[in-house]
Amino acid sequence: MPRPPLVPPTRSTYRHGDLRRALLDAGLALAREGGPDAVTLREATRRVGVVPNAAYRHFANHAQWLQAVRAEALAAVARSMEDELDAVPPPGPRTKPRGPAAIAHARARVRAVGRGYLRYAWSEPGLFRIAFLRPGEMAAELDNDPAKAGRSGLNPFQLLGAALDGLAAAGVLPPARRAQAEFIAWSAVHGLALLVSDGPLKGLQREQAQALGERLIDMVERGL
Amino acid sequence: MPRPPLVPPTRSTYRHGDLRRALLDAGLALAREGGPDAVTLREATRRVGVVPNAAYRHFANHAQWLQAVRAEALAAVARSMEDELDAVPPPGPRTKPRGPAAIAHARARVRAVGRGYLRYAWSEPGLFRIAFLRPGEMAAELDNDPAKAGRSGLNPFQLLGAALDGLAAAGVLPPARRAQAEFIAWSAVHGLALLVSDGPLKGLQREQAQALGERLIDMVERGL
DNA sequence: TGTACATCAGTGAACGCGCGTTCACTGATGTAC
DNA sequence: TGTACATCAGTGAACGCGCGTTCACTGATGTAC
Repeated sequence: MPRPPLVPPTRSTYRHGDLRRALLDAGLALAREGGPDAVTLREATRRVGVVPNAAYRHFANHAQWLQAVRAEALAAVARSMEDELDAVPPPGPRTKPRGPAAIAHARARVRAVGRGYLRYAWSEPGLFRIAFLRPGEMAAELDNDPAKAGRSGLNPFQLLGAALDGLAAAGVLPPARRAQAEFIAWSAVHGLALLVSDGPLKGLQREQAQALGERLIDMVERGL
Repeated sequence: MPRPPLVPPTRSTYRHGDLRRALLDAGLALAREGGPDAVTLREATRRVGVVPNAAYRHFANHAQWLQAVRAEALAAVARSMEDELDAVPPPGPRTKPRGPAAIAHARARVRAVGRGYLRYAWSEPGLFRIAFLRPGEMAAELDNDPAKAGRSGLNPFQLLGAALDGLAAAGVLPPARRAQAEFIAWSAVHGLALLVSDGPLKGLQREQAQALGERLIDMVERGL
């Protein structure tokens, strides 16, 4: 495939300005378009209009750059989840902590978390895949790196945990079942995210996929 | 990393004998050891002790070879599921079609299917990953290619479908919920398979992973 | 049963590609006096 | 306010690597007579 005619490196200044930022953006764009394999330093520098080795002023090597790109993708997942959480109407001021309204609210938050995750996976499959790349380089998904967090300062895994805590606080999720519940819930939603975004269910209509998503979330809620 | 000292191509005959088969085996070995990225034609021919282009007598190109390797990996998944199915005690000869024993049996079969899938994903993560490779090349997971099937002639997806049919026949799964149920169940199990085999839960002890697996399958059964 | 010949599986050499990465450099920027 | 100089971001050229793939070849096998 012939390389598309690139915009020539239109840059009046010798210095770039913010090459680091530009390389991260280029990395995200590459992931969006072609998934993890497309995220190469050479193509990123090409797009930014800079010589390949210029990247080494800002990143020690390819792996470190990739890591930074992944962190941003992960933060975007978190933001998508937060968007859904924000759409959940807050509980009334006098809601009893374990009353039906509190329970409904906690449930709605868990659903929102799952929905936000799925929404991101389907609207940005390439970025989603790079966010959850194979773990040779992944090490800890669960650390506290702020680069992986959304507006709330929590990363996707922590957002799920918080939602489940809410369910436990409302008395719906008995403590014995609370333990490790994030792994169970995460698994279910993650699987569907992959099958539809990048797997055998790729062809599915958006609507059908969403319906499947709601059914799956139902199952998680009921089954947890 | 220096290439390990390969066994020199010990081959007395000029012809190889069954190069096609040997290349498939080498591909499977490469996937087992290094996952999808490690599955290269050059390394496979190197291992088999043959010149790189010899492969082109048996496969049109890299993609076609990879496809064949994937089909075999998929068949191995199916066999793992069948192994678990075989371990389910058959129902007594006079079991009523919708009686409690039939229900228990149908349930056990669904569980076995999930367990076999998880077992394979954890014992052979590299092969599992290549079996469910990204779908640019994947096209139809759900086709009837016998190369993807196990002893029963069914591929993993079809095995799951059959188990769910059994659940429906026993009257546990109402028809409205039977539709698309394979996607829901598959998602849940697939997600856990990935998270534990190759994802952030990789570090988990085998025992803990199995316990999670059982909990997840519980959830699916209850939630479907 | 023996020989001529067609078939075809594997060889040998080479190609072009894109990648990550290193080296010595040069031009722009900002700071000290 | 002006100049000398250190800093450092980007340049230019090149490296070695492993990959898939092509080409013309040669040696072994099996079939027709």
